[in-house]
Amino acid sequence: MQEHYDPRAIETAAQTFWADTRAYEVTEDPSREKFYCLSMLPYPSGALHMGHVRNYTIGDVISRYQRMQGRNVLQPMGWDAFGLPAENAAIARGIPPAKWTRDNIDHMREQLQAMGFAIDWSREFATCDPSYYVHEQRMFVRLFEQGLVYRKNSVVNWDPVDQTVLANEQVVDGRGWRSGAPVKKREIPQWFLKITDYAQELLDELDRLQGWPEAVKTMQRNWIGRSEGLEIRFDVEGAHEPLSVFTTRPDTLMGVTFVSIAAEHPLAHAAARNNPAIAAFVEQCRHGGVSEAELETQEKRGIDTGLVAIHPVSGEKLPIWVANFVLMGYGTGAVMAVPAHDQRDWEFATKYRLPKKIVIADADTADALRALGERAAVAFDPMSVALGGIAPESGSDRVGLEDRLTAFARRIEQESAFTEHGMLVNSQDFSGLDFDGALTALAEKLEADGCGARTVHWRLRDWGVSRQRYWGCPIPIIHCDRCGAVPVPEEQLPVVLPEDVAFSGVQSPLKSDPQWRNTVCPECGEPAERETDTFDTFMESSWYYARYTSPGAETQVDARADYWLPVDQYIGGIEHAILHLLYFRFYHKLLRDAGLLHSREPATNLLCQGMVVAETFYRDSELGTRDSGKRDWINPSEVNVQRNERGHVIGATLKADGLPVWIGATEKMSKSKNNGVDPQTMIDKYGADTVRLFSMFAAPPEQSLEWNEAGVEGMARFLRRFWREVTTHVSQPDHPPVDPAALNAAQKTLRRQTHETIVKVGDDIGRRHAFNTAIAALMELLNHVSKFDDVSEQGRAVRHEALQAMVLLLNPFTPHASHALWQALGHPETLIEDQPWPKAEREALLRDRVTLAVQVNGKLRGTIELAPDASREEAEMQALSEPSVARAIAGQNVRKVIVVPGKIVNIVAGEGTA
RNA sequence: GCGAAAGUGGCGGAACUGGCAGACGCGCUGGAUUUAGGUUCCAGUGGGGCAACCCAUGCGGGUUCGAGUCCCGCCUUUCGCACCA
Repeated sequence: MQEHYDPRAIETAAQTFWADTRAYEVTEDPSREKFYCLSMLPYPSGALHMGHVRNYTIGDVISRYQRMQGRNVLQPMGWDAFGLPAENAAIARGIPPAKWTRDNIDHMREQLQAMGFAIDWSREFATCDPSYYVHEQRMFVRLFEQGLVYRKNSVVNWDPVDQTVLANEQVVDGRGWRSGAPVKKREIPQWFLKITDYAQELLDELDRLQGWPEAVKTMQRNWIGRSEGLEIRFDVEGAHEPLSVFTTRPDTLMGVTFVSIAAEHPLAHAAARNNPAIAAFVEQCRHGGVSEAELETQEKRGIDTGLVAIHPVSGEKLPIWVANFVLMGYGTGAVMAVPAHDQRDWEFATKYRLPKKIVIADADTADALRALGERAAVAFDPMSVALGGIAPESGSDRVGLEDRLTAFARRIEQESAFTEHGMLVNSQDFSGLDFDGALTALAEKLEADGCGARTVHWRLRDWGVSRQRYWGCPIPIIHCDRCGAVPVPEEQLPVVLPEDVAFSGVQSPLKSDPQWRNTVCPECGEPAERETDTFDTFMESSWYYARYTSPGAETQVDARADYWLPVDQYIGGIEHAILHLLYFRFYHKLLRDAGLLHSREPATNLLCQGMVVAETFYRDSELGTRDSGKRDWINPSEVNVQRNERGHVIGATLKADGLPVWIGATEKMSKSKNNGVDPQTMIDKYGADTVRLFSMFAAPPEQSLEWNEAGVEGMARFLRRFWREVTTHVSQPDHPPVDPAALNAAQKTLRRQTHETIVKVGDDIGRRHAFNTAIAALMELLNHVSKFDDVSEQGRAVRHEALQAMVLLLNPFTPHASHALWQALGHPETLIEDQPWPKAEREALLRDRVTLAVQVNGKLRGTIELAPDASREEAEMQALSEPSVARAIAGQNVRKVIVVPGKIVNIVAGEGTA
């Protein structure tokens, strides 16, 4: 074998072997347990980035580990090929999006292969293949026929200069990213999928997803946002239609002092018609983008419409305000405002000097009212602290009680709303009730009066799938003047996206291509037009996992899907915690309800990996004409970092000129900060195994990973040492098998360390996904092996056992090196995943002595060594006789001794006795 | 604004169920080997005192024999917010 570790040669050899033997192509085999390991498919942006490397290495480690457990492992790969960047690239370089995308795919496939991932490439596809998206179009047509698809107006970002719809990403500080023009909201008709029909199931099944991170499930629960409450109708003076609001706090109903509506609400439009000020305000609300973050962070503003709503219980007249923070897309587009008990209403009311009416008392106020007697709680009006006519039951502390009431009222008037549940006050017949009592009583009254009902409300909105873009899957609809929107008949699918187009970026080539657009209505045969919008790319990424199981199937998936699904391990970025993962779960249920699948959920275990970050370096732009704070970002590879004699970083210089550069924050790798590290450069320099090893070692998978080239060197060093250790070992004469009875103490120790490592690495990979500590354990074992210089027969036997275990345990991380070293250890060239995972022997794990820490009053004072089966009394006695312990307790009484077997002895000493 | 996470040596991180804080790696210091080396090997490395010991896991409280870990309150950073993928 090679004496020196030469990654290039061994990686090429291993990859050739895998390709020649089609090592990772799999088929369904009901006699074997399957394992479907899936990483989120990449967007083909041009080249692999470190986020991909990390994601796919995690998947590959798990796949290879599971295969070594004897499972039938499927690890597929494909391309999320539609999307906005292809259009941007097309504009910038004049290449059609399809060509740009396919060239990128070819390049990135090679890069993935160079990383040595155990992928079944026979199942590969790109989502821009008509043979893929035809099934998506068929599904859409089916859903249309089932009534799960509908069309309605919704708001988009409109660039008035470029005359185009902008994605939220393309709106920067309220302006179009290319034109720089202020963005406006615009309503256009769009297609929606009724995901809300599945809201309850999507919520309920989260409880069953034991293998998903709690954080993701919590975020999904909050996103779905089930809330129970009342829908309450307020009559509007002079209007035919009542104004509907939803509230989860019906107990505060008697504290409503006005009603807020969204600027897009029909009543707002009505009010704007005869009032220029309102019209101007509504028009102003159209400025800016549509993202929720933008809407929620803008300054709260409003205007009185002059319209009047009638309180359904008290009959009071309430002003109706247009408020820019009420969202038309959420609920009814109107909310009842209770400034005393809702913080946002409180702020709005304070700003516009609208009244606050206290109707909920905190515990202290409720106590004070009870002390003042039954009637006080009912009649108490905290705003005026009107206690006139109420005689206190015990007169002496009346003033004190009144002070407490006043303090509560003042707090709400001046500081903030009281938003907790409490006792109802100042609420007519409902005073004195608690939240639940008020909910029941009000629901009954409003239902009886026909102006309200209990209802369940969802935060989740239906999925808008229309995009006004070219590079996407065409929505299979034909618009006919007579028949309306008609789905494209099954036999005419797919509606193929023309790929050979000139793309300017201003208008979709679909709109400007009459030949493609014009067709005939499938129902009446008259001339009609195709829908020119395309699908949201989440449509493609919501079901790709199922297609991998059924390559070439005539239908969307076939019977093979039930063998492989659900996915056993899904891996991807935490940024997908809500949207993608919710659509993914939803689509699975659509496939199930179409009878194509028979499982409830698409994936049983989910791992969300953190992002890859790196240091940033910069210089201030000299001669900058505008902002003096402008920075030129410098790639980490062009910089030398200086340290002092203690290893502290004291500065950095540019390699090119030796002059200083500034050190910025450690941030996510990005083009804008120029801190990206190219995986290809790393592979060329160190080899794929080293890159894989570092990306698994530097941080646990869920955390962010800081790319640091010195750390990569460390991994290369480890592999070189390991290589050398095996090389040296195999150059020695043959040895007999390990004879446990014949081992000396040092041999026993190394053997124990080997078997402890087997236990730890298996647990770390299989159960904990703590790849970093698995690798650390293997490094420790290598340190033990290199210190073990026993060349006797049993010494060589024990070393062989250690090295052989290491080759197998390292295989998921460094499959190329393990492939070569397995042969070096005397095995023929085989697929190492067909070797069984090493098993720890119980007897090899036994210890002669165990170490216990001894504390006095919780502070470490020494350690003691004991037989593993020593009694509590022995441990206590030995601890007390330890000199450092005796010193620490001198002059004090031992009051208590706590012994935790195998771990610790804590002596509680002090004055007094036990 | 709302929702979800994370804060431990000079750095990345370890400590899994409340039980010896800092495994492993990087960096740094000293030494050895080598014609040379951005090679390899050996030793040391949280801070203070340089001894006994004291201090230390974002900040402030609390529970406990014992807290990085549990509870309460703050601060900072990151992710998501429905047209980026």
